[in-house]
Amino acid sequence: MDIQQSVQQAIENLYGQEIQPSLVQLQKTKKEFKGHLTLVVFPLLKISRKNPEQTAQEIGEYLMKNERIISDFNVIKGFLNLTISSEYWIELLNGIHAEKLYGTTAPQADSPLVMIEYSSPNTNKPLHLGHIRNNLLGFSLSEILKANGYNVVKTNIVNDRGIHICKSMLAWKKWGNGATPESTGKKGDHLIGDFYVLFDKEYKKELAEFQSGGLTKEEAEAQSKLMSEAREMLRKWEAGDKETVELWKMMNSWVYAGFDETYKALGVDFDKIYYESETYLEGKEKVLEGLQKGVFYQQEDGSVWADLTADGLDNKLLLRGDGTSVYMTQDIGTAKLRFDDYPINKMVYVVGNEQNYHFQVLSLLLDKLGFEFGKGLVHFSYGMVELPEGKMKSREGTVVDADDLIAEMIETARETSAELGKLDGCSEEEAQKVSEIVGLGALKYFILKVDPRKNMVFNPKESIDFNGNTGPFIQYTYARIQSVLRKAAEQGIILPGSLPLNVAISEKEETLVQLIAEFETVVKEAAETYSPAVIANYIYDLVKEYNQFYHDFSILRETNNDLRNFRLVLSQNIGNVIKTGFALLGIDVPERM
RNA sequence: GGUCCGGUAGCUCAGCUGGAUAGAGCAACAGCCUUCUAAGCUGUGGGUCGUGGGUUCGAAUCCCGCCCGGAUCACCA
Repeated sequence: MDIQQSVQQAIENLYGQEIQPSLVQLQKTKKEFKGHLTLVVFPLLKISRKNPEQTAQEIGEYLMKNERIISDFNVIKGFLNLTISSEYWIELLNGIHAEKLYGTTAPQADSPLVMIEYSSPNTNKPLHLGHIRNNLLGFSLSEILKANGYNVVKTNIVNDRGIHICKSMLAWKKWGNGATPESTGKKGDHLIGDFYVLFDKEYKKELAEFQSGGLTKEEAEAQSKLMSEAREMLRKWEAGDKETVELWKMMNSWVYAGFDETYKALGVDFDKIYYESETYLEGKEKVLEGLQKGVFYQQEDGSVWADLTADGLDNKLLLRGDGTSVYMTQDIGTAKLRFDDYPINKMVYVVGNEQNYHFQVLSLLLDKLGFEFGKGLVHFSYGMVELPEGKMKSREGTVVDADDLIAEMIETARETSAELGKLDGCSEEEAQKVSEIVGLGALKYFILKVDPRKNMVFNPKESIDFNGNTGPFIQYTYARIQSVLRKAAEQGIILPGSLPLNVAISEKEETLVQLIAEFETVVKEAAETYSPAVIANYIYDLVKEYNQFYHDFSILRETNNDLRNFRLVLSQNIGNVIKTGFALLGIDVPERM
């Protein structure tokens, strides 16, 4: 039964006229007042033609008399606090307990298809903290949309071509002595990253030599031998030179093996991976097509441009004078291939907010080229991750490496757990598993609980402090609930499928049922706002509320069987909501810790 | 300079489709382990919600100006 509708109906009956649903403003009662729901009566004053207190009083009395589910009310200023009967809450819990959907809807064959692009790494260096935020957001968003009944295709566009790759290749060729991941014991992506750094180091050395010889920085750059070798390599690659392509393939395969390890550790995956080396030519074709149709224009040097001044933007280059592609061209090509492959209804790009302009332009260009989805594409834009000591800068070596961070989180989780004696009696295997779940839970939750749009500060120290609003705190609560349920089962207690309605439950317990019921709304909101943070913060609220009561519950020592069963069912469902919610965030939950 | 985003407690963040005395955590201080897991719970102190106007019965929330911070405006990706 819908309380909102009941109250509206009651008000209409009371005053003998129809009213807009927006006038019935029901919200959760604030903690410090008695009641579950509060009706804000200010909007109704015009209809009642009385002052706020009188109006609230009158509506309250009418509801008490005519609505079975309202068991009490009180009036404070213009606020009518309604207490809903215990039977209603027990009935509600029974419904949730029987359905076990927790706000989720399974996708159907004919549900809309959403494609989500996330991660999008370069193949010349390992993943870092910024990628972690990207990956976690992208994966979580996918899970949230799935839970709302969409068909989701997770995709990754790998930037596997360009001058940056050639730098690593060149350095490997010059100074690598045939090093491989096997021979060095390094992860493939780290090995390649090291060569990229080595190139940069040697390049700078070269520049410094030129500059000390009296050249300006620009002149030195123009004369760099290393850079021109790298460019030559790119030309060879584009021309399909066999040796260069073989080297490229080999080194990329090392990087992919390294990325796969990181993705696996993070618990993210993809349904379909695209490579820019396979899409950039498609984009060129599409742009030339647009040129023929007169959507774009060409300058004397042969370069192709889009005029976006009518849309309040600038002119945008799409093909260089020599006919080669730029970033935008590749994204057009990738989009084309994707829509050839899938009947996509909506495209979501999880990309940092430094590319807001790029996606604004991409949306317009795709639209001009006749892609239906162009206008409606979503750039899921997120802010930078900074460190307490300032921005991450690769030059200053302040980049937080993803693999290092993950390893550090797991290690710290293990140390803390061991210190607290939580691992006593665990096998090595169990200890490792718990450490992984907790360490990664800490990292994921810390990042996902923040509004994606905001720049955030990642404090490694704080994130591995397992107190407060953290993943481990929530996981711990879940583990305790499982422990209670285990012990109940050991005592031979079998949970009923449905609870009797006449159990005398406390106000706190009613509040918890109310919170569980709210989860459904939260899951929808998370999908609408594209924000996992909504779910994270909700779960924390729920867990905090539950924890406060946990100490008073004495669930297993309760002598009234009906009340004990109610508390067990309540706990079990809260556990399930935590598990479901964390699954939407891509976070695992331990059975014991 | 144009455009976009942000500014809430010492720190990290919620709250933003307008509603009651602005909430958590961390840090500080004071309590609670014969108890279903103390990675917990309870309490105390801590705020010109960047700023000035406007709309409204009511503004952290909506509108306008300004200040501060970030991003972007490349024949880089």
